[in-house]
Amino acid sequence: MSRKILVTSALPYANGSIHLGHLVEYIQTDIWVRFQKMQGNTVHYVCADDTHGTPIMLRAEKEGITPEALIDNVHKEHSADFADFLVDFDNYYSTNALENKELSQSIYKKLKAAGKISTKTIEQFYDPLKNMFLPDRFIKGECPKCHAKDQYGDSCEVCGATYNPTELINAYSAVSGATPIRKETEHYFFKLSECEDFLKQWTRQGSGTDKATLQGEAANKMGEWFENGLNDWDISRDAPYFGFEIPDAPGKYFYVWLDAPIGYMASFKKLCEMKGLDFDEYWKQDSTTELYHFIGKDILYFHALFWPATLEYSGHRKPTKIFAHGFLTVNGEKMSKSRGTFITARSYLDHIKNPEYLRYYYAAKLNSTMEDIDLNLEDFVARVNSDLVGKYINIASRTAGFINKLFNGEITQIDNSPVIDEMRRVSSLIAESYAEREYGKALREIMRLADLANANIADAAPWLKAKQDGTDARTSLELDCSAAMEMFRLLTIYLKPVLPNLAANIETFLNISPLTWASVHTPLKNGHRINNYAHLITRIDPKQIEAMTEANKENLQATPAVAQVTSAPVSTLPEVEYISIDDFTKVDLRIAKIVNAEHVEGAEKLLKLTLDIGEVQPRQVFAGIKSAYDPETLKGRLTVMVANLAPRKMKFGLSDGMVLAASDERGGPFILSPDVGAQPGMRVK
RNA sequence: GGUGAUGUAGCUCAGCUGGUUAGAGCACAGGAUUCAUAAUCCUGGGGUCGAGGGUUCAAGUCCCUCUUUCACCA
Repeated sequence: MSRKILVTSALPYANGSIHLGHLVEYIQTDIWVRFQKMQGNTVHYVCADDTHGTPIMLRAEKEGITPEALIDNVHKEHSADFADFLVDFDNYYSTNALENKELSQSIYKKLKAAGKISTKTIEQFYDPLKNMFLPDRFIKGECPKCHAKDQYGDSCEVCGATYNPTELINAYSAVSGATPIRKETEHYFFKLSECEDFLKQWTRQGSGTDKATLQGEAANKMGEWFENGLNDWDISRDAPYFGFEIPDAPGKYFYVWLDAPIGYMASFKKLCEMKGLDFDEYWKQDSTTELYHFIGKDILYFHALFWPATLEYSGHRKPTKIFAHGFLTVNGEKMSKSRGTFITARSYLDHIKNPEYLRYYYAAKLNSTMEDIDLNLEDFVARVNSDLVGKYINIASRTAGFINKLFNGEITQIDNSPVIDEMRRVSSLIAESYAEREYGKALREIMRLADLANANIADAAPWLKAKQDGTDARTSLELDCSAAMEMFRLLTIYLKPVLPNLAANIETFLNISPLTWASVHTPLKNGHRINNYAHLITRIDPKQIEAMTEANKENLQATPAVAQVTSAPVSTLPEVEYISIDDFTKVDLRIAKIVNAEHVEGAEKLLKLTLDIGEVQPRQVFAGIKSAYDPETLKGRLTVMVANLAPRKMKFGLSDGMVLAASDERGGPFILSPDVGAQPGMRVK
């Protein structure tokens, strides 16, 4: 029976770009959703921008636009980022939507009717110039412990001390610079203290079984909070505030964290309108559908306490489970702007292009715990290149040619391959790992299978059979390669949740309809015709990583560095003799692929290069770069050559062109590299 | 400071309720192979499992102390 499942990822705040840290969660969720859909379950995956609060309001003001315009821009940016990372929401909405306003207000009214709302007069910091109350983050001053200047109101970034804003020395408003004053105001509270019994029960529900609402570690964390006792939750903020006004409370707005999770419902409500689904079936008290929230461990508090309590006392169903994950570190450390490891989604796409590499790497690292995961950039390159290109894609790459060339692209169905049997046998094991969010475990198993496939091919040695005569060898070759295709197909099923685009390309190559999990049992049949094999993915060049981190390095000395450059006197350059554009175009510069590089016997400085610039015959060029380059490292690289230099006969042979390289007394020679995307034969102009 | 998690080969990680000489991938070394984008296959070196103490016939696995890193403290 098909399950009905509603899945959410946490709502990203509409105050900044999506970065690689955010993507851990969206990729984790998307893989799970795609997996569940492949299982034949009915799954709805919704999310939205979290758009309310003081930071949004102030930023919009700073940019001279309305908050609505700001969140609209950000929504477009976020949507594009997610789409490009193949995060396939069924609806990506905004918390600043009519549905959310109505739901927030109606839930509030129900909480009030249930007696869970109270009011209390509290004292808060107030900016007398801006005429607004200030969140702690917007109060700065001197740290009371170490006396570092300009620290935030909650903690010191220098010594790590935590304190109250009242303890700051010479506090000032980060908004206007004014000295904040203390001012009384009435706030609305959700009486969380009265929800303790319910929450204790809910957070421990099914504890230790596969029905547990929370992971074990998360439940422990809850226990800690219960020990401290639950305080009532302040859910109101005073105008001016960008958000929803509280019914019958003029000038009072819902705190952003009240309407944010309700945004899950609102996004789904919109989806229901679009698709004709039954909203209440998913949210009513006794719903039999499943509801899962993927979140970061930092917002467990909101999702495991406030949110279920809010749902409970407003007459809704509670989440089936909360899935919390850890944070991302890059190269073992917190993401850092100065190290260039604070990488935005867009920057990754600009440099690495292929989102599926990151999806694969994250999947390889993800498990069901709240442990942090590390993006080690060297490991990332090694792992993706080796696992995806070297192992997995290689299976098709090394065998498809035979089928196309020798057998007209036709497959023979394989019924008696131990390797294929093994691959089918572990299907449920892999499925279980995906379902439990043990993606690392799933991928380890899948790569084990890929190893089996390659060993199997090595054992069969089809390239030997291709050279033999006779029908026996031919038949055997056909079976070997068909088996390899079936193995490749099975691996593609298993990897599809992680690599949806690649899987779609492979479906086209194999000429089959979209794979589901059930496709495990429908092998390629006799006479099935596959298409010609074309390269499916390329390796990552470590240089792309380098370029990416360089581009993300926030140069802390940016201003002086720029000043130095601009102040460098141009007159120190030698008197130039200008050439016309026509003179320049006489030089035919081409992107060249170094297909071969080797030492030249008897030559002290030269390497012999074979360069592909898209011509029928590759060029032979001698280059004086032996002192700086090992020929092995040059092979496969792209560089730039002068293609129309008159051929010159040298002692060691004809040199048909010239490779460009830079050098002076500071070092060299350094050959040139084009940016990613350049192809052999492209003209440089 | 308190609490929760974490520390296993150069790198990234597996090691279930304690049970044979601690595993994998990558990297490295040697060999094989040339179908494949130098990819693949075989073999090998490499770890006092953060440190110390304890329980046990037996501990990476349980307990205590210390320590590393991360997070949370509303």
